[in-house]
Amino acid sequence: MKYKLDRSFYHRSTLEVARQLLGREIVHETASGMMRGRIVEAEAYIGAIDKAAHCYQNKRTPRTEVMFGPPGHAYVYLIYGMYHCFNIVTQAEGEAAAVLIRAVEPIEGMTLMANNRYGKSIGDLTKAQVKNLTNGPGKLCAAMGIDKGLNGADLCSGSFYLTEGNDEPFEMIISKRINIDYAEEAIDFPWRFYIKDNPHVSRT
DNA sequence: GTATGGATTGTC
DNA sequence: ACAATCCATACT
Repeated sequence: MKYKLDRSFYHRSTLEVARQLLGREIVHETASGMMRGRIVEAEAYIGAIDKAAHCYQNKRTPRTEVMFGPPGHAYVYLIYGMYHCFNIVTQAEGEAAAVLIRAVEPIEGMTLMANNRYGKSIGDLTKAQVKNLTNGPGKLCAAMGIDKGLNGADLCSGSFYLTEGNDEPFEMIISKRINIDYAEEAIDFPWRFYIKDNPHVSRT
């Protein structure tokens, strides 16, 4: 068994947590089975200074409330009325910030993921469908059964959590974040991190 | 109550 | 290039 990441892992600067999350695994144990995905892409959002963040200027609303709470909890929201995005709350309680998980590499439970995404077993997927299984924030949520029911969930206990990764080495790429055209100067913040040459990254 | 638009995805 | 789709938020 891999070691479950504890509260102290998340209780650090958001940029540090975002970098450290690469290569770690998201685990979701459901009634239908277990799914595991290796994080290959993540973005930092820091309310105090970041116009791209929902909690910019520490804007406290029912939706952003969980980001003001203690680190190591899930922030899950609905985007475009159709897709969910999974974030991990970071930093101390009272400091609104989170890391958006943008892509994972399927490790375990691919059949379940295929069923969640396409209603088909893994062997019946086209090559394109296999490639698109978890290579985006909305896609990985659909595949791994992550929805608003998990908003606020404590990732340090229960059946939805993160673990250490394997020893596979990788090179990290840093870039601007995706789809935040409205965020003015924050558009250029280099707060996106992904694993170089990994085929499950959303885009390069 | 009404209006606006999005940390996306799939299709055209 | 654009529609889908609905909730959170801001404003009246």
